[in-house]
Amino acid sequence: MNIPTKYNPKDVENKWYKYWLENKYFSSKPDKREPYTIVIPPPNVTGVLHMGHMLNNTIQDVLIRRSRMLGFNACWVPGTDHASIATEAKVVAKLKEQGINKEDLSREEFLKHAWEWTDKYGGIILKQLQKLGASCDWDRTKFTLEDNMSKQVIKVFIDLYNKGYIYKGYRMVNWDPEAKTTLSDEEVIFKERQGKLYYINYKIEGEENDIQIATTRPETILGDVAICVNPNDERFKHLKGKKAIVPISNRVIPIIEDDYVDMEFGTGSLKITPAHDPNDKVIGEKHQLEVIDIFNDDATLNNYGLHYKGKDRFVVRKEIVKELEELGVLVKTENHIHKVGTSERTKAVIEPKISEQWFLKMEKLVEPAKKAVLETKEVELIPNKFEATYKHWLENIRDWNISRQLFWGQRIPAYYYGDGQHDFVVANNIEEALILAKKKTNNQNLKTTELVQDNDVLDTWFSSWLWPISVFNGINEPENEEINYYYPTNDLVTGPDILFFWVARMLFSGYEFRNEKPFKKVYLTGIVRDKQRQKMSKSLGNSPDPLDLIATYGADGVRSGILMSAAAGNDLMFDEQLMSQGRNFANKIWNGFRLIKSWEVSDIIEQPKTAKIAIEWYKVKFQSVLHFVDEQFEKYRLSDALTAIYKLIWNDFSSWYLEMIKPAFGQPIDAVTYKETITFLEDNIKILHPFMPFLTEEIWQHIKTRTKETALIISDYPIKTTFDTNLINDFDYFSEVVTAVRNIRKEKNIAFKEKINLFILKNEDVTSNFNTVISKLCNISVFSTVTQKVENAISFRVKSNAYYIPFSENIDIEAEKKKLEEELKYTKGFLIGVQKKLSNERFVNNAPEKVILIERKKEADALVKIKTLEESLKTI
RNA sequence: GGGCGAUUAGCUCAGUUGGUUCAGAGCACCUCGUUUACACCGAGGGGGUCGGGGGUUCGAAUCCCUCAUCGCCCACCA
Repeated sequence: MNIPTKYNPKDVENKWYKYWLENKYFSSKPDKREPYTIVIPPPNVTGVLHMGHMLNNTIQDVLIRRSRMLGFNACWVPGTDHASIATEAKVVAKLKEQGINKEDLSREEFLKHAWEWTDKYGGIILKQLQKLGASCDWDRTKFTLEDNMSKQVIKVFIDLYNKGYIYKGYRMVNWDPEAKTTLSDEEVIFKERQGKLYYINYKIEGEENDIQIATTRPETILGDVAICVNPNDERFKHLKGKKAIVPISNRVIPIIEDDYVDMEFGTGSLKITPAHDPNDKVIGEKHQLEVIDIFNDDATLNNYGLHYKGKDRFVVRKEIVKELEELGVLVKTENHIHKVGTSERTKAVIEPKISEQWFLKMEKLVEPAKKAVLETKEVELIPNKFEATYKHWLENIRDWNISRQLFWGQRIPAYYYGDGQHDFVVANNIEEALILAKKKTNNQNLKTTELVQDNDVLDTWFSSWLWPISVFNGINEPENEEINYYYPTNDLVTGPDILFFWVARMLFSGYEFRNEKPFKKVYLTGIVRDKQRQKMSKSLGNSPDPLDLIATYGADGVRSGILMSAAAGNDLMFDEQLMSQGRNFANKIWNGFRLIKSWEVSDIIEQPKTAKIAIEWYKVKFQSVLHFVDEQFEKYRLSDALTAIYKLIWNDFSSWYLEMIKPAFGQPIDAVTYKETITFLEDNIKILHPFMPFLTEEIWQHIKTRTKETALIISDYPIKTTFDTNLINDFDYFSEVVTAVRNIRKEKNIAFKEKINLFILKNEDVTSNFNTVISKLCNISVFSTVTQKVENAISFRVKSNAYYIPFSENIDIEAEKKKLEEELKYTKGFLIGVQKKLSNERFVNNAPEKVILIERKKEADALVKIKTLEESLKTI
């Protein structure tokens, strides 16, 4: 047999992935079986694999592979997201490098570049997932901007518009001056920044005294339209009805009163700039103030900026402070920490801006989604600690701004006629729009050339919120076989950072368009962090390249390494050591397999007792772990499941079982034991396969005759049976004896090769099932029972039984005595503790029977042990 | 500012209804080891007043209160 001593993943992984693909094991079609479905959280089409994806997709693959083996029709739908703002930003940057400005391109020209970019880099990430072993049904790969998907998005838009859920409105929105588009509230990340609070004096018309205001944004004074004070503020009573003069622009603005103003903060008087602050806008509307927008789309100042026109807002802030200082109206400057909204994608500081946008009313959409998670629990969040956040968000949700001033995305299907701004119809295409417009205007002469489509595209999430439905074409054909079979899907695996962006919205759309949840369970993974607890990200440069890791440790090593410490919802501290642990584990299994394969099998020799008991025990042990693993999967505790399998294979199977049945060097193994051992090996790699698919399929290759129908990937998962736990307890006793003997060998420097004798003095009855195994593993020539203490022997105790190893050479009597005395002292102390408890009346009266019995047993055991120890000491 | 969660061995984390196996696992560490699958290994070992303080209870890592530290989510205080 020519099997290398080290498992070499490189040789193996490509081979098996190709084999799986060729045999279509990943593909799924509706059939009589029960489906098990996962839709992938579609990664950004031009993205590359990072550690978060690794974790996420490994979990999905484990769930899918296990379900496949359990007999479900497993379907994992892959795909990518067009990620409008992120991708568009990348394309814009790329074009800029080539000296092309987006502004100089028409929509069509820009989209041509964007598609070229997408075709070139798109889907790289999916290829990377294949390296990881992801068993997606690749024939189903979808892209959120492909025609059929877009068609469904538009259909949904029209539907919601006709239902009255979508409206166009002037609102204060989050403006990203870099991407020059609006963002939804969820795309704004508030960051704490050290800023300054500027105290500025405004002159009051016809008065000597000034009024002082405090602001963090002095550049916006050019857009001031009022000064506001609290009506209850005595300090400003005399200013009622007066007017103030804005420094620099010298505009005259009213002093108004509103109890919104906090008398305690700053100076107690507030300047009102409705165009650039959401609160000011509210006050402005209430008091019917004019709106002065001082910014261009890129956040440079416009005509209202006077001599600052064309300069950036942050430049102006510095310069205007200087000018105010020179004018002598800047009273003081204080440091001030405040939160600044930034763009999730471009990181630019968000500018609140009033503009006309499309909105989706959330009120009604939210209800079934709220109920499903919080009341009926038909959708479960795992871990459920996220329910509280979910609830809070839903209860405070505002209408969703769904329009984006971008090209890369589904263009809003609104067609304007008339003045091209106010009157519009919403339709699938321009032809349908024309029909509607004719009807609406009563003008049969209207032509398509007179219709102008809205320039905005839809928020990316407005397409991905349909994902679990649209990948099965469920919007276009709501009754098709696929959607009816696969929907609702089973598990969704994703990060908590997109709980609102995506998960909640899929619930909205699921109930709205299918009247049914999109998935049953949501497994929220943690965030992958480095050892300094920083989030791993490309921008920080602290993320290793997953493909490098796979090359170094093998896909199986990386998969199991990353899962080893990944409890649901808990952040994961990435440590490359885990990867090497995974690789070592693969190698351990490999060598166990090598050992078994190296044996010559004999039909003639009889099965030794040691092997017989080892087999009985391992069957039970395996079952107990199988049950445990099942329970862990039910609770989505994948890392506990994997750890249990790890320990089973490494400790129980390799260190104990194989050692117990191993024939003497050069000797053959009996056929019965061999056959059982192969079965155990098969079962081991079956339960391991979802975690380490490549290695296990490779080993399977060597122990099974392979046909298309008998690949490990589609084999049956081991079946649970009842089992006798007594044998496990017996084993624990046995292993304690073995460990004790090994200990003594080590202490006394007795080489393993040197045979020894072992005598047991029984104080309580224990199993003798494992006696032959003890002899084998401890290299014992005589193992028998005695009725009294053995002289000239080293002793140890397991439970209350004493064991003796006669030692021909000089025994260190003093050391032996000391050891016994220490053990005695400890046991006596233990006894006192137990007796104290038992003599406490309140304990005896209150504690349950079971607990008292346990304590009594402890007492009895300790008494016997003390007696044994004392006798040994007497005769020493 | 509001809410949620965490704090257990050097590190990463389990610990379900308070009571057996409750003080655990893996890794790391230390000692020994060329026994014949594997040094990506084997055998053995040390290591924690369960964040601090208080309380409830016969009994608390577990329940309650409080303080501290950290993390996350949400929120328009200029």
